[in-house]
Formats: sequence, C-alpha cells, structure tokens
Amino acid sequence: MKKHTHSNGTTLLENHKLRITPIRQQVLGLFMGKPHALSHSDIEQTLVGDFDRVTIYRTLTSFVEKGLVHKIPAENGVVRYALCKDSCSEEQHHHSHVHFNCGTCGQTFCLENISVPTITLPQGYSFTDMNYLTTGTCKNCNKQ
Amino acid sequence: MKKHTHSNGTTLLENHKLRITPIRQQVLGLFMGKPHALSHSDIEQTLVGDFDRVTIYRTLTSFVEKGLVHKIPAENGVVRYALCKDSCSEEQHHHSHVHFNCGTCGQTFCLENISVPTITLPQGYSFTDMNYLTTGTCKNCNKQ
DNA sequence: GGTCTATTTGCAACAATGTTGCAAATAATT
DNA sequence: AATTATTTGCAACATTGTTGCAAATAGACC
Repeated sequence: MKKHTHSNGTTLLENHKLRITPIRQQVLGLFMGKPHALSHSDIEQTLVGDFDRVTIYRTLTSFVEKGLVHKIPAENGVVRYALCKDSCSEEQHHHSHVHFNCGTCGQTFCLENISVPTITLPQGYSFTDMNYLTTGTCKNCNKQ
Repeated sequence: MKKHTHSNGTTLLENHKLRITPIRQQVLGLFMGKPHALSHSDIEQTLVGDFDRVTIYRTLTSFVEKGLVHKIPAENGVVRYALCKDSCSEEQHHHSHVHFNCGTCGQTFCLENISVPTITLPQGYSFTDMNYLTTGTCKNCNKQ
C-alpha cells in the first residue's frame, strides 16, 4: 500500500518558495519514492509525459538553489541529486553527510545516520563544506 | 632554477609498464610541474604541439589504469586528475586522501599529509575506497 | 469568475565532454 | 633492419549541459 505523497510534496515546494508546477511535483515525487540519489538521465527516463530535457535541468537547478535537494558527484563524474534531509534553505545548506556509491548496482545512497568526521585543515585554509564519498558494495548487493 | 624532470618522468612511466611516448611524457610533466589537479581541458589547453583530444582521454585513462594518477570528481561534476603519491599500481590503488577544492581560484589540491578519517558503515555494507572532498578557500586565496 | 504580471516552460541552437572503430604510425623487442 | 603489439589521429557519434527567446501558466489581485 502506497501512501499519497502529493500533498506532502506540494507543501515542501511551498515551504521552499517554489511555484507548484506539474514537473516539479513529479520530480519531487520521484525523489520521495526512491531511497537513492537520481541523475538527470534517471529522471528523464522515468518521468511520465513529455517534458523537455532543459526543463529538467532547470527544475533540478531550482531545487538545489532553494535547498530542496543537493548535488552528489560520483567518482566517474556523473552528477546525482538527493533530497536534503531537513532544515536546508536558500540561505543555508548543511548536508555534510556521508554518501555511499555501490560499485555493483551503481546506485548512490545518503547515509543520513552517519556523521561526517571532521579534519583539521592545514594553516591558511578555510572551510565551507565537505563531502565524504565511500565506494563499495551496498546492503542489497551483498546479499546476493 | 628548474630541475629537469624528464628522466624522472620516463622512469615513472617505465615503472608503471607504460610505453614512453611524447604525449605521455608531456602530460606527466604537467602533473609533476603543478601542485594542483588537472582536468582534461586544462591539459588540452596547456599541451605544446598538436595532440588529439581523444589521445588525451586515452592517455589519462591509461595513467589511471596503471596507478599513476587518480580521478577526483568535483562538486560540479568536473573530473580532475592528480598524481598518485606512491606505491599505487595496476593492482592496487590506495589514494584515500583528502581533496580540497578552492571556491575562489577553482583549483583542487590533494592534502597528502592529512589522513582520511574512517567511518563505520552500516550493517551489510562493504567498503573498497573513500574520498573526502572539502570545499573552501585555499592558502593562496586567503592571503588576498 | 476574470485580469495582470512575473515566473516557468518548450523549442532551437549551440557548447562541452566523453566514446568507438579503424587505418596509419610508432615503441619496444628480436 | 624486420617484426609485432601498442598507440595515435581522424571521423563520426553519444551524452551532458547551457543560452536566448517567445509562448504558456501559476499565483495574486480585483
């Protein structure tokens, strides 16, 4: 049994000062329905109905700008996006969490419960964000 | 006064079972002459003489395969490459070190002296590699 | 409901990045 | 110098991302 996420998504868009449009609702729905990060082409292939490639790019850009999702670059250069857990806004993103990229299924997950260990930067360096990307085999793929 | 790195580079190529060719010597020379990581387009713009784009891609791929350099994906999806410090080979890469991307000059550095803090993955996940990418302002840019 | 306006979308065109197949050139070996 | 496996250049193509502009539309106001 699947819960209707429509109203949640709409509220989420409103909270982040984004106009409610069909493509935004549908893209946000995809993110809410999947446990892993999505690439532009994932989204392009999954969307129902005819939406322009450019519009998908702009949708993702607006989501990032308003703090709804964050970008995750993979080892091979593929850029994926995942929902920000909470309390991200246009002003402040703080999604310094651990990402895990499975070499078998290729999917990327946010390990929300694991906090990123901090490091001490060398003298002179200042810090704004950090990204901890691990590669290996995920729970599901290890079962088989 | 600049030291000739030609012979060092040649030995390095030989050690990694790579044939000595003009483009490989020159690309390796670029890496040895710069403290920061280089992207494909950095290399394309800097190389002296006419080399094909495709050949540069293949040069970088062979360097990665043989453990001479490693890939570093930046936040925006740009892929850069940097020399492996030492003891990387075709069989084993272990360049789990910290990368720093400066938001001001845009350059990426390997912070060789800082070891990557380890984390405990959730039950069921197995681990092969990790990559710690920090963003901020580098030493040079902070001076100004 | 209808009108207005700023935002969003689709389209076209383009730029950048990365890949593949194949023939010619060349590095290393004999 | 001859041989052979590797590497290079070229052409063609695939994917990914960007920009400008006119048409469509979401939200606000009456």
